[in-house]
Amino acid sequence: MKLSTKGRYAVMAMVDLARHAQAKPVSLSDIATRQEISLSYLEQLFARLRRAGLVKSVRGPGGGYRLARGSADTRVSEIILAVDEPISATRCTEMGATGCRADRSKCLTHDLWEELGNQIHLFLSSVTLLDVLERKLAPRFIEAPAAANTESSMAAAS
Amino acid sequence: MKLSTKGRYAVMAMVDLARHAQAKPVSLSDIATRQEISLSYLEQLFARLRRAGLVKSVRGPGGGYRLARGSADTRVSEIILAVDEPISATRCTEMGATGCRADRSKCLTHDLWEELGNQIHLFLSSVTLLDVLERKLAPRFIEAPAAANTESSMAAAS
DNA sequence: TTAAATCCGAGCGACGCAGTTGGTTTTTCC
DNA sequence: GGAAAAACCAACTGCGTCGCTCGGATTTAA
Repeated sequence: MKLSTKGRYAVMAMVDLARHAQAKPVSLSDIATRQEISLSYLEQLFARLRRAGLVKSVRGPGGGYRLARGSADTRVSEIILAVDEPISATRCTEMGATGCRADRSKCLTHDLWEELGNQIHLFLSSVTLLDVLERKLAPRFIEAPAAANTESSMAAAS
Repeated sequence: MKLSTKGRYAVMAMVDLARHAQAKPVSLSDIATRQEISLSYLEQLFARLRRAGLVKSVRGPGGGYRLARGSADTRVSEIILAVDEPISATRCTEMGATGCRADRSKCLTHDLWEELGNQIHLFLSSVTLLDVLERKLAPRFIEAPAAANTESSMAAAS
């Protein structure tokens, strides 16, 4: 899960689209002026969003874009995954884990990045466009009472 | 909280340092060969880590680096914050929030990114170098029973 | 037929990343 | 004292991505 401003732009645009969704589709030039994003850049983002099945397009004058599903069924994680490059997997991260697990000393941090990716995905896929619109950013994750992690507790872990 | 491979390299090196910590300091060339990272690149990373007070250096032959604090007192979040550029705050994100809150329609996603940053920081600051070494990646975050977030629940939120 | 819109591809300037080069300083050991 | 091992330091480079522009083409409502 890559986190760049590119994904942010896409989410901003999609939230704008969800907000102004009515009978008529929403044109990119409207979104561009409202969100202050370059129109051509938006076109590129929406090309990816369309290919990912998140939006549907209506061509011709009066046309524009519509959410393919409802705003309550479109998750932020999907948007970011759609527009971001799948990251180059520079060393061992994210790939099949095999070929990295072999030499454990070299890749002690593998589990860490994997778990971090899980956390991010978990959070972003728990938020829908509707949630953002209605500002329901659920504090859905609760910190367990384990305050000091200097030692002790939770020793065995598979 | 930026997430690049740069931060990953730094954490890999720091974990390696913590793992091989003994009476003598650990030289960067040792870490470089073990982790397959360019020596000069490591030097640049450790220059930042030293400035951030995470490691201490010993010059001269037989010298190298030591953790400034213990491995149980060095958090992954600190390492990443030390080496990564503070990101250019391209539009509204991360800066003082003022000047963005003004026009709410433009920055509906502000809260989202802020909360995401919180989640990431919370996770990474809950993991110490010792945790990584001992593979205690505490599942410290528990998903609340809120399964379907299509609607309902948790309406009022300030 | 005009014009509004989506579509498409090529290219561009800037910036950070990962690494290289070529040093200098400090310090240990012979 | 000299050699060598290490940390230090600065500049530069190749590369990829980002955000964006330009110049179109296709579709379609009015």
